[in-house]
Amino acid sequence: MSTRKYTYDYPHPALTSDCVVFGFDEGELKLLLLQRANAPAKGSWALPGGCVHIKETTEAAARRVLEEKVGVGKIYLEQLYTFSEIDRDPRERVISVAYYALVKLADYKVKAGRDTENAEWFAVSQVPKLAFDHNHIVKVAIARLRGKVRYQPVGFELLPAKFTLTQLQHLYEAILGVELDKRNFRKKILGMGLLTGLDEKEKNVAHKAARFYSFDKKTYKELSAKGFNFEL
Amino acid sequence: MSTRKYTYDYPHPALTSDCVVFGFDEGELKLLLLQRANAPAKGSWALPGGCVHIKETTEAAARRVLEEKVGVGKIYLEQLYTFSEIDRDPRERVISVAYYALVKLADYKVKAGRDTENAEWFAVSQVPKLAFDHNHIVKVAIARLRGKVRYQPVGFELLPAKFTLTQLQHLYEAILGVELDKRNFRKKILGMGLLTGLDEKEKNVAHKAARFYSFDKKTYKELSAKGFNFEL
DNA sequence: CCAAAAGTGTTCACGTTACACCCATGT
DNA sequence: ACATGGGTGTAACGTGAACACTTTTGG
Repeated sequence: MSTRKYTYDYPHPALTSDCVVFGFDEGELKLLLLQRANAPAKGSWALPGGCVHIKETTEAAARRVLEEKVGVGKIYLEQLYTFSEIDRDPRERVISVAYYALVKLADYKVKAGRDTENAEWFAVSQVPKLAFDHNHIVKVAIARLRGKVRYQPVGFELLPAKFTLTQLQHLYEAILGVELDKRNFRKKILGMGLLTGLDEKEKNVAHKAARFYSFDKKTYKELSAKGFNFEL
Repeated sequence: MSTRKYTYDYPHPALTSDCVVFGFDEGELKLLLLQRANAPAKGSWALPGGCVHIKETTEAAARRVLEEKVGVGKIYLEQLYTFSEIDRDPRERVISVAYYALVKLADYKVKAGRDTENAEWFAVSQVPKLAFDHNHIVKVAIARLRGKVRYQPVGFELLPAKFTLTQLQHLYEAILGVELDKRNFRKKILGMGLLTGLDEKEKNVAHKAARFYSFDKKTYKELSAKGFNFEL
């Protein structure tokens, strides 16, 4: 046990980190689920998660879990919320500090599921019944992502380094659940000056090849230091 | 100890709830601090907080702490962030699920400090050096409140049930740290149709008496169910 | 009558929205 | 040649910003 001193000598709840891992593929927002190999809820789908070690921050635990179970490292990760309902885990009192991650799905498509647990990407509209309170966590994560994406340039974390404006627009449409006007979208996003047009185009498409762009993170940091606010 | 079964048989970090309690008074945004009566950091100012009991959610713990130490009940409370840096408490590993509270300061002014600990309201611009990582928590809370106040009608939680438009404007100015135009502010806030003008005015003021208004929560809920979004 | 804050409209600039056609490429 | 998505500009509209004077009240 940990050393118990001073005022904190009473039973502590267990602590875990669970992750909602978002990806974007085929015009759909997806998230990564694992099929549980052990009791409880053996066989049902659940969020990747694991216990927080005694010498580890909750974020470090989340990153470790993602590397161990999913094989993704160095990704965008942000704390979502801490879930502490008494009966959220049937075994004992377990509090979960949930994170959400944004991954460039194309990069990780192959690696997922390397562990003993079965891994699969589900469209957010087709998430099955999950173990514990994980459906609730997913709901909170989606709501958060919806809010975030409108005033922070996090969408780019879900796309490859080089992307077309149509891909970007579809991403926003999938997350926000609305249709956007092509010309207005381009005007606005290009007007911010955060995208660098590349001298490279799509290949092997049965229509006019679209230009690739990349997100200019450096410029964004400079601008936001000067009070610039990304929006929609 | 709690029953340890299945996979979670390892030392658990201790868990506390800390609260950043905001109030508004004399045109300033304030927060409530307690002077610690015990080691560690005895004598220094800190956020109200305490341990999460084994049969209690973190939010329930926060509410309990606020009632016990500050004597405030039934207030606006929202989870802020979970702080889990390894060395944030010198005693042992303690993870804190922080909340922020908004109180109608006028109602609680007298009660604060009823416990053995010394309690005081500090203007956010004059917060002293606090115990543990509490200065950091306060920073995060202020940033969150700034963001929240612009697109959710939480400002009303800081004002009495009846308030003048000037009070409301000063509140926004204090939180956002900007000056607002009186006419534009009134136009916008009244245009939302969320304020009910009362047949009551200020008394004993050495100038034209201002009309009181109240926030119409019911209408707000109806409108936001229909897709209305409060903004600025 | 003076000081102090309440209350009230209009104009102008800018940003948002709505909208349709031609172009490049692979089959 | 045709199907598919890429790429582009303008006009109407509405929202946000700037701005000054009269009114009420207590001292």
